[in-house]
Amino acid sequence: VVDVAREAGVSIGTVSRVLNNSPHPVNVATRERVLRAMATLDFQPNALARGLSGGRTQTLGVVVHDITDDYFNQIVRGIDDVADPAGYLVMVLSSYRDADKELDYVRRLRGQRCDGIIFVGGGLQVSGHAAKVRKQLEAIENDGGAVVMLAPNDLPWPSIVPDGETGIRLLVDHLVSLGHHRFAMLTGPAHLRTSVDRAAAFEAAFRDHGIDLDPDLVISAGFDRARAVDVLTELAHRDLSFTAVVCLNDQMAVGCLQAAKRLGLDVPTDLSVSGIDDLPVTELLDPPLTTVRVPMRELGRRGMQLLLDRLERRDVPRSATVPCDLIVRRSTAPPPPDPGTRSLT
Amino acid sequence: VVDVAREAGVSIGTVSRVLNNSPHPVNVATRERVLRAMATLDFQPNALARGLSGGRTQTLGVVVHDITDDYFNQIVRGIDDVADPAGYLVMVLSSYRDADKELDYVRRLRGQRCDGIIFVGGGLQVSGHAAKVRKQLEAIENDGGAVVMLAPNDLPWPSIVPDGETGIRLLVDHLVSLGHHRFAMLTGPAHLRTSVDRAAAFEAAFRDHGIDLDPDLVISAGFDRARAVDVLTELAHRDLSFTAVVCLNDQMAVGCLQAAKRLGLDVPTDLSVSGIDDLPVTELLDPPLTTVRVPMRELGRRGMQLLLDRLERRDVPRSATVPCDLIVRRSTAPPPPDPGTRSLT
DNA sequence: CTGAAAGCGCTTACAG
DNA sequence: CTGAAAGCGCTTACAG
Repeated sequence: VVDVAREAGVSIGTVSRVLNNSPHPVNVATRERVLRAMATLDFQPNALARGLSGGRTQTLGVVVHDITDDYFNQIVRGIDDVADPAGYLVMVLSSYRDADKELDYVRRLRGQRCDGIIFVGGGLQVSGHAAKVRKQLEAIENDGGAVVMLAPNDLPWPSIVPDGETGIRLLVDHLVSLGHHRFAMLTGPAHLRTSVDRAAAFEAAFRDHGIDLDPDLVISAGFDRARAVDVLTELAHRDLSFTAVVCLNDQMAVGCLQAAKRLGLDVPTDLSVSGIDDLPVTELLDPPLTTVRVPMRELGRRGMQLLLDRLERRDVPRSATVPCDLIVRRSTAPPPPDPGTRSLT
Repeated sequence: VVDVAREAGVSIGTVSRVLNNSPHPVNVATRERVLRAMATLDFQPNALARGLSGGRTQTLGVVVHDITDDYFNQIVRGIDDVADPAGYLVMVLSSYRDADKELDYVRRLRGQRCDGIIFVGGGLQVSGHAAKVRKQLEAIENDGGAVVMLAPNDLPWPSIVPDGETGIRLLVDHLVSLGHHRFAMLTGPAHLRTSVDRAAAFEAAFRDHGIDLDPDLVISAGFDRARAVDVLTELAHRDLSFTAVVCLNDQMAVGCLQAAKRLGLDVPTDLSVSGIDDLPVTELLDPPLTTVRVPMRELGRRGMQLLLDRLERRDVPRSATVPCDLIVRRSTAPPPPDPGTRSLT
């Protein structure tokens, strides 16, 4: 600012006032001169200094599990959709589901004096972790930062989460009405809240149809495609009594499609496969995947809007959900008339 | 620091010295006391203040085209692989190929006083744009920031770029040796350097085999999957003389696979399809895609390493490349014996 | 409407 | 080895 002040022949206070469009009155001619000086010097204010002297940093922190995962980068895209016009720069941090790393990131975000934090990760059910993260986030709020959550977890901040339950119920209705009654289920990491919640929703929905899952047919594949290939292959060789496999995310469903192909099982004729999320890739597959659609980008947009509301101290609901629809594609069909005759290659 | 200083009963200067592991000597007992005080207070230094008072910000800016594009998020992952252990926080900005937006981001990154910038985007051949970006980046370097490039463009900074040419030559050899001699080519946006370079490499490789591309069979689909579906469909109805379509990126190749399926053309029996990049999705497709592999994550790692070298004022080469291999999967095969008999559904 | 001055939370010569 | 003090580039009461 000092250069600009000299160039325009005014004090640095005045420069700062026009820079910030401050409510403090500035003579229009003076303002003009300052603006011109800023343009000639291609002046770019030091964001650190601005942030330090009481102002906002116009900076946001977003904590996710994995930026290469379409689930998360679609959410980030949605956040971007509204953060960018609002003038915020976004810092995305991937914990890769490591609790220590996640905690460390939140701590550093505190040091960065971000105006706000969008917590999309979390749900890591590691003993003591939630409490530690909570302490850091509270410290951030005490320093004037706002925090919101975009995933189910045990933290007491305003949140928007996908309403997976309704979609899962629709999916189960769909499968049962096709005639399936013996299911396998592929779950995610045991310590992940998302996996636990989705599994519970499936179990409740099945129970409503008088179906109990056989514990032997409920197996974790860690939300991972490659592991799902192995898990389904191994399971099919051991016990092929099930006619549909429900996966708690799309990645694993993709793995099941691959495994079925290798096993010589036709999807959906011999086996129905379903996922959750509706990643962009699912409609490119053969067959396209029946899944529960989580509107990721929309979730991101709404989350950022919520953060904006909090930053501007508007009242916000403690929690809200975005609806998840059932998307029926071609990976589900009635079970084969005589499942016992299916054989593997 | 003032709280820590009080708690430990020392001056703030001393606190700062142990915080920074400064070369300035500190009595080991005093250091111990300070460390303990920091722990009890859960002290997190203000990064803005540190950055402002001459220190580094431990912050990096990465400019990409689109974070939801696997090409870019794999690169970001690679950057993360080495930036994180080195203690840098990464700010990823997506221009969505908008030159003004890209320029604005670079300008704001300047304001943030990032220690370094990794420019993965760019290559936007918009009149005057390169010069403006260059001016901003020069300003950043003048303020002590380091800049590196991870994509071909007209900017004079140390760079690492994929050596697409070699891979493309291998691909053309492969196709020609299968017996193809009439090709269609799907290109990207005309103003994108990446597209222009790849097209030139193909043309050179074809020429070496005495093949000239028919300009009517060279069409832009903007690097976009959905547009590739339309473009190939339209083209096939107009002129089905070609037996192989080479796409300048994988996204468009995926679109071609979809279009071929709808047109009733079997890939690879009726038509060979190839891409470039080797996105994670390509091996999940039906058929899996023959493509030129750009080692994206490796590119990110090497780029970040290069930046680290520059930050520590080591000598670095002005430019380097990462090799790109040909990955032959099942979307390419000899042309049909009598291409004229192929018909569309 | 304009300017001079204090202060944000650190780092780093400079004295001792 | 330790501390007091200047300074980083801004913002914002406070005077005028």
